[in-house]
Amino acid sequence: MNPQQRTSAKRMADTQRQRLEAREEAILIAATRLFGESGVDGARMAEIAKRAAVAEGTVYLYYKTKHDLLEAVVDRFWRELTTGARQAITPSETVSTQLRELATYHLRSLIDDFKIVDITSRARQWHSKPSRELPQIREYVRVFDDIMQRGIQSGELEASTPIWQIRDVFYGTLEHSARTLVIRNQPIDMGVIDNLLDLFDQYRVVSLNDTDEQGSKRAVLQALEKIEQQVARW
Amino acid sequence: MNPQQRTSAKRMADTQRQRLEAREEAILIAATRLFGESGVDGARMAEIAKRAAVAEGTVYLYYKTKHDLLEAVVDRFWRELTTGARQAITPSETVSTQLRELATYHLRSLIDDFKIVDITSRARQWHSKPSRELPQIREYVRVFDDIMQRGIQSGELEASTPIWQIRDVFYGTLEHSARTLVIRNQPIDMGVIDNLLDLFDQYRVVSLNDTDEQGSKRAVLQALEKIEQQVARW
Amino acid sequence: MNPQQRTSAKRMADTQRQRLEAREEAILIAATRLFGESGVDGARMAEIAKRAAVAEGTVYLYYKTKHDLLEAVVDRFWRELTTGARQAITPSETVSTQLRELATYHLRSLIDDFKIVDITSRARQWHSKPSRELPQIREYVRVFDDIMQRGIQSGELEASTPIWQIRDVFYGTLEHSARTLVIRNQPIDMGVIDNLLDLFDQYRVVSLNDTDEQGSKRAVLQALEKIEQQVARW
Amino acid sequence: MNPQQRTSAKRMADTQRQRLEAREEAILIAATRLFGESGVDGARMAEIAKRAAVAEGTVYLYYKTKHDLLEAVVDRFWRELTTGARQAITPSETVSTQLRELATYHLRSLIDDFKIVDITSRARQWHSKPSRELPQIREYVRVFDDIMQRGIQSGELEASTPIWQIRDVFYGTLEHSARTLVIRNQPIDMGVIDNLLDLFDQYRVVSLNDTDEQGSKRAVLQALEKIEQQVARW
DNA sequence: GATGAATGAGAGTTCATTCAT
DNA sequence: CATGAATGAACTCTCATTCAT
Repeated sequence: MNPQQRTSAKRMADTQRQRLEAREEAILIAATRLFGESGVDGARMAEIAKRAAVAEGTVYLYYKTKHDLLEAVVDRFWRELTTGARQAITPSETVSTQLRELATYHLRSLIDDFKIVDITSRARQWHSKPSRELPQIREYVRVFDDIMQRGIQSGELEASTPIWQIRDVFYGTLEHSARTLVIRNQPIDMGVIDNLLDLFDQYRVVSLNDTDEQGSKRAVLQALEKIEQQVARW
Repeated sequence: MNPQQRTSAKRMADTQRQRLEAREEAILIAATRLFGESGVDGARMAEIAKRAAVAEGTVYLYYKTKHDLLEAVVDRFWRELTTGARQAITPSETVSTQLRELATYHLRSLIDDFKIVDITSRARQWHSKPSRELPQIREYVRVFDDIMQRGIQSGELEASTPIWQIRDVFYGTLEHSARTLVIRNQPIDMGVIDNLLDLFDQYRVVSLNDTDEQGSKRAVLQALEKIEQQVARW
Repeated sequence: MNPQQRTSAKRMADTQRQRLEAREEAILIAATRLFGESGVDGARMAEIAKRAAVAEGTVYLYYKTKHDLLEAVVDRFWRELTTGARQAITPSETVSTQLRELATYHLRSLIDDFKIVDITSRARQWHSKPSRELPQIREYVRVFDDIMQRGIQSGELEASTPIWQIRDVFYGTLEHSARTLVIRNQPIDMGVIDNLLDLFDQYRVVSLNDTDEQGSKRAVLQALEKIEQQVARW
Repeated sequence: MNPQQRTSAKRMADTQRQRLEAREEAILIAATRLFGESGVDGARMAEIAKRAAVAEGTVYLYYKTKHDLLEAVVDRFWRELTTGARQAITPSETVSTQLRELATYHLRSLIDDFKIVDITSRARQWHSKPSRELPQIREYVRVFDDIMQRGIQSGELEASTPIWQIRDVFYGTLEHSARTLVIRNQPIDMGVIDNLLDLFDQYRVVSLNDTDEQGSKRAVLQALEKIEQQVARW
């Protein structure tokens, strides 16, 4: 076999592999959509195959069972969410800004695909087996943790900030808000994020040196004004 | 027909009705448990009937379809949650205390039956129909809204408090925390509630007249101390 | 409830049970036929149900899986074969006569349903599990053993007769003959049985007192004649 | 084209053909084993291909369908059995010895591969078609017939010996014994063969000239002794 | 009203066979 | 010739729902 042929063969192998990956992707996308639309049990394998433009049996070449497919769908979703989140934040910015970026990205993603959250909990439990934590989700919440820890290290946040409790507030609020918005068929509302971030201000260390000097001063003044008012009632 | 007979007939009718209600209750309880254990699709009507100690066909005398049964289960759950919540709070107490009572009750209930939340979202959607808001849940969140509004009216809370946004924070955080605790098989953690309520302090109007005077003073002093520290860095 | 009603209810219960047994019987018969016609794997549950005039799901009320049904078919076949065999033989007759009766019955049964033998070996092995002896067949071969043992006890057969080896000859020959006859689509041939029983004559004790005196004498004379011929060649 | 090239081409063609035959052989062997292990329907073409170290599609280059492969397997088995049987017997020996040789060979082969018998009957019937006699088996039983006919021609056996009925006894007994031994997981038992051949003694012509003179005399004496005993009971 | 046997549409999955490479 | 990914018909089994008793 001469180099020419080898190259040709190699290119064909690449084409082949690309075709396989494209098919796998198509199946995954079709499954994600249909799971979202009809729920896991409501989605029929035949319909997934049809949407992915493959035969029914082909799906089983890539995923041994429906449950395997479900796990792949969930895995892919959270993996892509993690990738997207890391791209959405600007590490050089303040914690506040990064959290706003993350919150915006998260809320927008959930509104687009909020059913995946229900599906995720379906994937955690299959046939009465005990629930278990999914590693992809652990990876995803780490995006939040990283922002917070960088904030503590840079002195932007108080060292005593209870990260993992705030994390529940952060994700819990966004999920709940997303669900509310979707159910009411309302557009994304940044007010939710503003409000959420305001709550976190108390953990912020006010500093003249940070880039948000004006904000810090304003916060101090607001706090003083509030105290004045309250003391006035004494 | 003499009075004696009528009374007898009436008593029998009452007994009869009670039997019917007892049966309906048994079916509902059995369904709630099994839906929680196996999921809605995983739960078989035959098993529900068996646990309720009735025949399979009997279930259909009370609920026309499995979906009807599901709706009844969800309805009952949130109705009882509402009743329980109203009993759990003490309207004469401060907002803070009431929220703590509600949060504790809510978290405990979710940990016991957190799967009902997933089931609820399953009930919202049946056969690709669009999601819709369930009236029982509207009723339940009103418990929170009422506490907040009473707080505003009593001057305990600032009038500008964005109730419905805080509501998302409140329920969202508790739901998320409950899920985390259940998945990790951990016991209930009051720290979650402490942290959550701390976040809401900023909406609190400090007053010498309320029953939590000491707390108010302490809050003011803490705030001042914090400001001092930060000003010291200038 | 008065006796009249109880009787009525009891009779209804009996009717009900009879209907159930009739259905079970119908399914078993349909399965036996179709297994015979198409083989175990070739037979579709839908077709069995159709022939038994029940719905597909009904079959599964009586037999949990296709394998269960197969076992029931095999069990029934050998059970009925045993019953029929015991009825076919006349214990008061000579061993020779009883064996002839049994052989005739066996050969006739096998020709009618000889495929059940193949099916039986299919039932012995399911999904690569090791073969095992079926108790019903053990019971069936006991019919032969009993005849032989009674023959030994009555002095009709020599005590040293190797029963279990002859048993293999007896059943093996009949099975093989049945298969040959069926494959060639030939009618039952009693010559097979005559020849088989002749082979067993050597185990017979000749007695003046038994009912087959003439036969005994003839056997002796035949043996002597044969010896004469052979000695004549010396 | 010069001779050199032709030779080379021819040698390559031979190598090529050998490769093809080796492949065909490998497929056949793999199929035989798997059919034996899992049954015809239980054996998957993919597994056969895997064991034969060829691709799935390759099998279909040699055998158009699974049924074709089955027929080839059965054909090969009986052909090789016939070859082996003819090699196992010593035509110059007495009928008795030759039958012992054949019986031993047959029993041993069946114990090794007794499932092929079931498979054979599966091959006879495909999709409800009527059974038919396989020519390879006809060829195989001819080994027995030949021994017997040579025995008659040499005067060793009585001319009236009903060969085809004895044949059923011979093969039927051995098959049945083999199955019994395999099911009970017992080793080969020569007693089965001894007993079987004893039965055939009655067809033997006693001769002073054959190599088994002592045995003949003994047989006559035994027969006389037996007659004496029986006559003594008169 | 209560029962539970019966129903049958429909699900997930398998695998002999095909065919583009 | 050889490959193995792709096919899709056909299978067994499930279970919400019905209905005769």
